Amino acid sequence: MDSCKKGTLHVKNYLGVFFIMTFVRLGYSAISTHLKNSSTSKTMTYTRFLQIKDREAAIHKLEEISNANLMNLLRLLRYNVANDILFYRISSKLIPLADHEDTSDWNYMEPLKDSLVKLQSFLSEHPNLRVDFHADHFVLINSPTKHVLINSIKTLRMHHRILKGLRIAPEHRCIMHVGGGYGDKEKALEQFIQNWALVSSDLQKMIILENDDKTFSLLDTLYLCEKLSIPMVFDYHHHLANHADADWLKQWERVIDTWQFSNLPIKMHISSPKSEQQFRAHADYVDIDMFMAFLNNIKGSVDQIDCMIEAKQKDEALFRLMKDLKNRPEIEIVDGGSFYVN
DNA sequence: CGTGGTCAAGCGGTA
DNA sequence: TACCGCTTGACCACG
Repeated sequence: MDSCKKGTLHVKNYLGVFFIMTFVRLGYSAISTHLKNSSTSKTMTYTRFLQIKDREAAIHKLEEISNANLMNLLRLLRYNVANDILFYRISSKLIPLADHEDTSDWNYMEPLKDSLVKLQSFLSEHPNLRVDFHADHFVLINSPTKHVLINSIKTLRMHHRILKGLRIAPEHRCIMHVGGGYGDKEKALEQFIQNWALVSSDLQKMIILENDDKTFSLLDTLYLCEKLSIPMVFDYHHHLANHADADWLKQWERVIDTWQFSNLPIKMHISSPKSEQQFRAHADYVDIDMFMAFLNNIKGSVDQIDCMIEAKQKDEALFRLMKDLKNRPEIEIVDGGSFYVN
């Protein structure tokens, strides 16, 4: 799918003066608070799996759940398009037990073919839709433990298979964190570089990295991204929670540069702290002042940026943010999910 | 029907 | 070394 090419510069003629504006799209992840019974993460735990005596029946149940998840994914994508939301993070729990050692003989993609064809068809009709994944926090490239690394690669392979199954070019579609600190951050960063060489190049190309809220800061993550040519996703909330130097703007050009070889627009994460006491936890909604402070700093630096909202109230947080943005003089609303910053 | 406990993963902190 | 908390959404047993 040839989607999300970087647009041309959005230049506006205003009283004979040219201003470069930044086009912003908002997105949300996995769940809609409005669309009822639309879970894409229905699951079966391994304990439940073992309780079903007939193994064939248990596998069949897994396939039913996976297909139901994919059909709800289609419903959600339709809902998103109807609401002008063209940026969406797909759940990593679409296929329960896909990577479990006890189901390694199960070809989980085969029974999903019909569902995948329906999704392919919808996605091909909407080439501007940007969808991606966020690997779970136990997917750890820099683990010093062999089986953790092997399981992580296995899980990344599943993400890659799903993207291929959806006929989406897998490049830069899967975000993840650097990993654990293991008591020595510098060593853990070098371990990432060591282990990176063990990851096949098609999986490498799928991955983008995000600064985290406890261990690997903007500077740490940039170090890896520049060294290994990985696009970096800046998480503003994580940066506030974890930094050696608070001044992120100094590094902004470097962040932009990590995307220079990508076909996708630069993206970032936006969320607000739940409270001063629970600073790292995500609030229900995004604080408009915090977001505007960010936008006013970066406007004009890129022609387009996609902002993933990580708020508890999901799509409702997106709608509320769009409503708040309407009152800001520097914002020019385009539709239900995108706007220009002047 | 609502709710607290359980599941799954691995890190991080404490004793 | 051993345990508990953290995180996430789903699901189950209980009342």
